[in-house]
Amino acid sequence: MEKSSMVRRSKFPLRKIHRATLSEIRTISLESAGGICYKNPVAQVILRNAMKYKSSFLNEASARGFFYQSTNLDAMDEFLTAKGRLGYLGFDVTAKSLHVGHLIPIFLLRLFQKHGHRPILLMGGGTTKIGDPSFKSAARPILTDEEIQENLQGIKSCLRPFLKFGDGKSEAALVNNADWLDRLEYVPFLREVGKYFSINRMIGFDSVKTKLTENDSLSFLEFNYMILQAYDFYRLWTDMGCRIQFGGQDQWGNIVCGVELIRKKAGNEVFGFTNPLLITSDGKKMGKTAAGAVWLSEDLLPPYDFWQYWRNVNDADVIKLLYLFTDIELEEIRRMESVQGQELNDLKILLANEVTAIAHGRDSLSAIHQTTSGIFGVAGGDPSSLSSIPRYHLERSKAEGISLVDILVESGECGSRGDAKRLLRGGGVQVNDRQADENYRIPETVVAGDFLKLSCGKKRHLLVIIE
RNA sequence: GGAGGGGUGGCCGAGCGGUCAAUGGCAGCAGACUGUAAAUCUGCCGACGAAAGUCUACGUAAGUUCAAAUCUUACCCCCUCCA
Repeated sequence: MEKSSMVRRSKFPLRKIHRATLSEIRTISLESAGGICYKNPVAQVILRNAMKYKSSFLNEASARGFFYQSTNLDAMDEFLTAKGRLGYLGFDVTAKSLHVGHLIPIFLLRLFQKHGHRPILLMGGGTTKIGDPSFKSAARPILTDEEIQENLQGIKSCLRPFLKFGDGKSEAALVNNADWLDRLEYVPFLREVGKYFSINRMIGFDSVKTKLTENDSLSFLEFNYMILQAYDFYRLWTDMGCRIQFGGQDQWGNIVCGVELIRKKAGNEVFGFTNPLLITSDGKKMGKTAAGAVWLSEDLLPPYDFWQYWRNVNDADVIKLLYLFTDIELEEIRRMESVQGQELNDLKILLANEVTAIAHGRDSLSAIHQTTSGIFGVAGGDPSSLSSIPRYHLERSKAEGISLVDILVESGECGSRGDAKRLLRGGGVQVNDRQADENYRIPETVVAGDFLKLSCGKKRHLLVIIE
């Protein structure tokens, strides 16, 4: 099945699809998305080499793997040959930080800016009150205004390292759709905008269809999300002259709605551009780990852990991620593609360094490197270099006779005493790189100022400081 | 409003009076092997307890029973069909 779709694709070049006129817009199924962009080497080549555009932005965006599908590609390409174009991307404000899953569109906008265009970041202060139902199995919880405000601030600060904000021609702008959505009046809105939407068409969108066929409920509230997102595009076009909307491939239906609304209502052509969803080579959504999402905010995830996330990506993903999330030149990455086996570790370090430098500043790297070599380098490395791992302070007087179980629980490394005991019994705990058991007691010889390196498995570490 | 189906541990999904802290799968944790990768294999995977064991859990609340996730009743929520 994989194979046949591969053949079919190559006979039916992607360009054809993208060249389709608006009325012929068609979605590519979700399964084939992974195929086209990552798993299928033939398609990968098509994406990287076969596409040559007039605009430098599209050339680089597609070469790096940001391009999934678009409306009228030729016209958009032509449009982008001039500098200073506006393109927007909407964010839900359901959490107070963005995570690694948001990085594709963020880096896409970064590229947009690099090529002299102006990214607009649309905060969904209004639409978050509704919740995007696309492909989601459960309805979003409805947030209060205060929560939304708080999230909005958090997201803003997440974005700052990636883009240059300001009023210049290619400087990013930030807008909030609550500014217009909150003021909408129902009947006038229905008359001016609602009449352009066909329910027949809307229920045909994959995003809606999956909800309907899987017997999930789709409330009228959620159903309207699409219409409001389309209206956002309309507003940004009339108010600012924005003619491109970016988004993940799951946003395709919503984006097309906006493109169509503007065409029907104003007779003008605007463009939609989607990026592929980021799937790791083992088929998981990027950015989800045991501990939860890989947050961009330093408050939720220390730069050290952020770095480690990239350091530990799958072999098969390294090159792809270098293209997407670093500023390293295309040619240079192309030369790295042949690297195999253990040497990939060097590329992972390069990847981790570059992404972390962008997200947290290059200054953050030296402490991370010190800690890393302290933990993973020569055994018995100087623990004072372990500046980036969590600390647990223990008074000398209490140190006597305290069990590891207590330390593990109190420091938060383990969720319960049982959890800590299981870990110990499984041989997963080391003190100063030596396996410890349940009977371990802190040696009587320790004095204030000493420290112990407590490890849970190979990757979770805690510095116990005696005071 | 009527008829039917359903709500089980992070998720999926068995169980349908005692042998159920609840089969199985996924996810997760640890160990082995490695390269801080993947794959594979092994162990663990509610809380407390050194252990025996105790407690808390199968939508909520009452009840029947020596005994309930399993039966009864009421309520809440979800889905389907009809009006």
